[in-house]
Amino acid sequence: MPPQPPASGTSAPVAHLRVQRVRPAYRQVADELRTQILAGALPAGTRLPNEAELGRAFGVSRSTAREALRVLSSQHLVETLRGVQGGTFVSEPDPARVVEDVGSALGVLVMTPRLHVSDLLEARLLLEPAAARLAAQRADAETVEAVRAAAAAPRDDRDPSGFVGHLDFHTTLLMATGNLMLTLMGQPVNDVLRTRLRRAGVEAREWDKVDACHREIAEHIAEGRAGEAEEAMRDHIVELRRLYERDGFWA
Amino acid sequence: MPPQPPASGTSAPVAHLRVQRVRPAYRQVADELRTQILAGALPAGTRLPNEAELGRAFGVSRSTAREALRVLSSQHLVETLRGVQGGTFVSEPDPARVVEDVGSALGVLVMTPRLHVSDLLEARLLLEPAAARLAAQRADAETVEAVRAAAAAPRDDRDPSGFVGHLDFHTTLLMATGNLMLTLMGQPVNDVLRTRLRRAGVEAREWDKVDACHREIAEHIAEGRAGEAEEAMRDHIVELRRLYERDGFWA
DNA sequence: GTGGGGAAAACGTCTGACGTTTAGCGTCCG
DNA sequence: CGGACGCTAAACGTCAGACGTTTTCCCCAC
Repeated sequence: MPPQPPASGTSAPVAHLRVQRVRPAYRQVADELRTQILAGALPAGTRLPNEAELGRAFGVSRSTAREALRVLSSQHLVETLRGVQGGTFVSEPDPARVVEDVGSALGVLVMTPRLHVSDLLEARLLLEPAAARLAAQRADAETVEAVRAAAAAPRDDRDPSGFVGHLDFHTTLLMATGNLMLTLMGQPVNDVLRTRLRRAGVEAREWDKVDACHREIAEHIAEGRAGEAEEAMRDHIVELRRLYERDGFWA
Repeated sequence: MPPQPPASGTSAPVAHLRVQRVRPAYRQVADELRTQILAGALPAGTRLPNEAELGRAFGVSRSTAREALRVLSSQHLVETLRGVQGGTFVSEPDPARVVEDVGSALGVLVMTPRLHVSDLLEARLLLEPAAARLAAQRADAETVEAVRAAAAAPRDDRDPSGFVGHLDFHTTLLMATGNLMLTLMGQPVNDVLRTRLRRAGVEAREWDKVDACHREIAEHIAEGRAGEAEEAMRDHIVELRRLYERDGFWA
């Protein structure tokens, strides 16, 4: 909310209701298109009319139509290509994009007093052990191999997620549950935590310990030992929390 | 991704990498401003220069600056007001906005084969019992009263979340944990589920049962019986899952 | 057959103008 | 003296038209 006007003279009755008298045209157009996309009337891949035609269709100018498209495109509902055969297309839903957006939003919230890093750590403590259990119960051979690979992958000190195809262990584990929702909830948290921990003074010896934990958990999962996997992951997260609390909190 | 051009003649090598040669100016401006906002250089409430000046500052026209602002505003990073004393202001981070956005994104994903309603139900089964436990451990008198009120609130058949101040029981419970992150993860799931269940044929007798569960859980929380609260919530969610599986899945 | 050079379609950007909203202030009348 | 009315100015909202840029496709020359 924008800054309240400095409480000028007259007592504002209850709450400064700042209603928007009329929604701007670009907003109306964007809302209408969004509704149609969400309702499935415009399936992914559909090519919208070009900007000039779109404007005519809604009775607005091309500039206004363009602003509406910018809104939708920044919400990843459409994307725009240039050149002949270019145009605006309805996007395929993309979980990775959602993870990114949520992570970004969390990054903003975590700077406020409303959301504390300890809240993220608590959520993680709730999520990841359960994920480890599910992964142990469900992972097929290929998934097990991916988890093992992630646990064994060499750690790059400077740039996390450096090599192509090298995913973070925790990310891999969330995906190994086969439940995309768990990834969607857990991954943004991990991303924020990793960002905050970056270049906190953590010694190599401690990273070795972390890697050992990862390998142990991976083995539990490979052998289908759900209970042990869950317990080991809980210990691991608790240990990590200690690290974060020491170095990362107000970094 | 836009529809692949229909595999014309030549075999595309590995993956149709559609790189963006140059990022449009409006995108560069938006990215630059976003960076500054996220870095804290432009605290919430800051008033940006007017559109014309902003354009001059970046060496672009006012239209381009406007498109950049539309991008940021649709991401809830800024908001614009009209009139004298109007302008573009850096937004206060708003958890409710985040919940909305995530819910909307989930609504899209849940239409794909990647994310199934059963995944949401599983995530909920993981989250809410734990939330009930935490609430029982932590809730102060005021919070307990809110939870009781939410459990006792009359159910409006037609419009859920009808009365002002009447929040859904599950929402209230998530907030009662005192951990905003749990609300951020759980609430969008609940929103999507509620949307899908709407006007599925659920009988009044079943709703009565649901309400009874809610009251029981509320009492456990009021009395600080963490284990019982968790267990009761688990049973409740399992029961609800049966409801969803019967009526809501492909509604 | 093959390579290169238009041509065309669509987005990207600019310019300038005018409409619309809203807070604030001055004026006028009671 | 005070309050209501109405004007003004700042900023966003919208429009119209023009031109540049990117990219694909196709035709033509070699």
